[in-house]
This record gives sequence, C-alpha cells and structure tokens, in this order.
Amino acid sequence: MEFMQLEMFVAAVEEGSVQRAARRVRRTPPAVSIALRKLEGEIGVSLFDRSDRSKRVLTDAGRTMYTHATRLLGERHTTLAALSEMKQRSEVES
Amino acid sequence: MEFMQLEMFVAAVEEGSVQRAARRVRRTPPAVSIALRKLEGEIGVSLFDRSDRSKRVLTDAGRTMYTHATRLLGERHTTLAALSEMKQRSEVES
DNA sequence: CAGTGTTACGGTGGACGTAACAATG
DNA sequence: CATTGTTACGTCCACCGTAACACTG
Repeated sequence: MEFMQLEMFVAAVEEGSVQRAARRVRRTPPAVSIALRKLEGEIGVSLFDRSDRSKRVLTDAGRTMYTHATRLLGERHTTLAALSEMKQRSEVES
Repeated sequence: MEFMQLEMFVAAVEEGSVQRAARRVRRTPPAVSIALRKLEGEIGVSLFDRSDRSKRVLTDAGRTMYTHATRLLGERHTTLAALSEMKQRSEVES
C-alpha cells in the first residue's frame, strides 16, 4: 500500500472515472486501472463493485479504504507542510 | 515521501544505527543510507545532525518528522488491519 | 460508433545489493 | 584493526506509456 495507490484510489472515487482520475494524478488510464487492481490484490479484497459495469460503486471495504486513505493523504500533506515551514525558518535563520 | 522511507527513518532513529535499521527493514546499510539522504533532499532539510560523527542525534526537523512518521505508519497499520478484518468476514460470509 | 475501461507489451528510471573505501575508537 | 557509514557501480524489475482490444449506450 503506497501513497500513489491511495491518491489514485481517492481520485477514482471522487472523480467517478478512471480517465479523470488519471488526469488528476498525472498518469494514463491504464496506469490507474492496473494500480487499482494491484491495490485490491495486495489487501485481498475488492474495493469497487464491478458486478454491474454501469455502476461505479464502492464496496464496504472500499468505503473503509476511502476514509482511511483520505486521512493518510491529509496527514502526509500536514507533515510536508510542517517540514516546509521549518525549512523556511531555517533558511531565514530567524 | 514514501512509506518505506518513513520506515527506514523511524528504524534508524529507534535503533540508533544504520546497520540495525537496515536489518529491521530487510535492506542493506547502503540502501538505508542512500534512502535517508534522498528523503532529506526531498523535504529540503536535514533530519540528523551530522556535525559530530559520534553523535547520532536528530535535528528539530528530525524530531518533527519522527512524530509524524510514527503516526503515519501507525495509521497505515490500522488501515491494513481494518481491511484484513473485513476480508476475514467476507471469506466466512458471515 | 463514440467513449471508457482493460489487456498486451516493450522501454526505462530507480531502488537494491556487492564491493570497495573512509572514518572512528 | 574491527566496526560502521558512505560512495561506486552494475543489475534488475516495477511502473509507465503507447497501442490494440472489449464493452456499453
């Protein structure tokens, strides 16, 4: 489970489309499609309900993953922001 | 900033040694040494105070990173555990 | 047949290990 | 000189993009 996989998953959920998700994360649709499959394989449970093609709906596990994924990505952002600020301060030597 | 980098960093801090950190994350010392340098390069600030070789001490940024890194790794673990449990339930079809 | 998702496949950048080197006690 | 960290370097593979295919409205 890597950050890029989580970004791709969250993008796919929020955009409701592999194509738009791919644009958001600066990848091509095949890259996203394959990465999502790999993620599902790693955790051993499907995240999307692919029974019906027209419906792009999450499974229970998918909803759980979405909650955790957004939190993880948010905290990474917080972490980078905190360090970025420390960098600023150190550069000014204040 | 990737999970493996965070694992390596936390291991290096807690083990107080690149060698033991490498063992913990199942890598060789060069892999860890280089990965830590790369992490520092990405965030633009040094995490260890390398002024004195004998002392393996964290900078302010290093301590901040350690706090955030342990939280991120902990939440990844929580996420995987939650999904693993959902997998169990689905397998039993309860 | 237009639009979207998936499979096939070749190329490539990056992470790793081995080996050699540097530094410290 | 034993131990630990770092640099050098070659290998390998995981990810990506292009192209082709499958499915749906």
